[in-house]
Amino acid sequence: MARPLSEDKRTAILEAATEVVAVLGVSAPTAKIAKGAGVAEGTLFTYFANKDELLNRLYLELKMDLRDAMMTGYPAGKNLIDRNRHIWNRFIDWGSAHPLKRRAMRQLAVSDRITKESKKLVGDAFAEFDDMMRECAAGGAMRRQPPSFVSAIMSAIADTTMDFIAREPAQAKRYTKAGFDAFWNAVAG
Amino acid sequence: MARPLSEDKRTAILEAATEVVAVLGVSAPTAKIAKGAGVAEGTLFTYFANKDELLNRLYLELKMDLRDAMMTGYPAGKNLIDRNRHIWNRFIDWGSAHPLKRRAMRQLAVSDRITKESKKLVGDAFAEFDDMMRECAAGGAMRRQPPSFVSAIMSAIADTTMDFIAREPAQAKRYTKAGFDAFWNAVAG
DNA sequence: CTTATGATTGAGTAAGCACTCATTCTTGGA
DNA sequence: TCCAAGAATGAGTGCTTACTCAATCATAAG
Repeated sequence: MARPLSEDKRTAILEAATEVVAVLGVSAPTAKIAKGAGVAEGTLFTYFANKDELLNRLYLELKMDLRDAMMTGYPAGKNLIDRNRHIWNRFIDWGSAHPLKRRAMRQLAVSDRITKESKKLVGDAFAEFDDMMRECAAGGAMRRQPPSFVSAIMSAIADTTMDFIAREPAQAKRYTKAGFDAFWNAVAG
Repeated sequence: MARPLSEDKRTAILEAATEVVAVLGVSAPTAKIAKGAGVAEGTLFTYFANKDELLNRLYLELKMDLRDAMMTGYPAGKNLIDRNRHIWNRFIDWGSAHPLKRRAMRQLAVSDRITKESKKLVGDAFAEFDDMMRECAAGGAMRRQPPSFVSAIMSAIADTTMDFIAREPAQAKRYTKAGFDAFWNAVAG
């Protein structure tokens, strides 16, 4: 009966937040986010109750975006190393293609404004990767460690790899391969 | 001819800053840091020209503290893997023993307030580790990667290991060993 | 077309921030 | 003992911030 909320505005706000948070950190002013999204400052607060809710939503959206990117084209039928290589390549490609998303995600991850609930939701969404890691580690040195430890190590090595690719884009191919080898040796070796 | 600056106050400010930054991030108010150090707010600014200088100094002190911890008792005469295990164990022990220092360091590392100069100073101070990594990687899959990449991977795996130890202190021994194995397989394997 | 609903706006508000500065101590040297 | 230099203090200052709200405008239902 009244003007409906616009999904476009909502995503515009989240996209603007990605950029501003990537550059200025979580202390980025809501005024700049609103301006970046092309809406008035008050509008931001009709889509998100407060800044914390916006940051938590953004964190979730970014993580889900990454998750989807990692899963598109997943070669379910192939063998273990090929499936892992696929996940790895998608991960690295996503980070290289979206440096601002990655920066924003990092800022959010270390801030104290992301709730335990948000982190749990993300953990659940990535649970299937833990299963894959269990399989990877089954015969290697990580045999007796929890899968979450193994996948955290994968993330850590991937993050490092993306940092180096960001600094030396010309070496992207080489670092992508070297990072995967490091991961594979660490986990399955 | 006047009251001298007190080294005790300077370190008290840095220690208070460690705690407050660890908990509140780099946006921690100088008022709280001063209060934690037991000095007036104005005093903080006679020891550090402004907040950015304080944060950069803190970053340097924390990194040097870590560096010293990693090097104490270094077994220069022993073989490669034992020397690396020593470094690794010292690294993990330092992180486990000083969770606030680690948290503060992380907050500072991802903030945009640490200058390129500070990061370069740290890089230089850790240069000897890169030499060690060159040696480690000489025969492994990382043979053709820059030593800084190898040592960044070590840092990343160590960080992950410390995160898990912080969550499950009872498993510290197991994670410390598993983390080292992962690193050694990744780099030298 | 009319109208009730509620989305949109941006100036306004109160709180919080880094940093200042007049004043009050402490100190080492004469 | 006395004094000049300058460290220590904390209320004050100007700026930034998250969030509000009265007014305006766009929409869907009748």
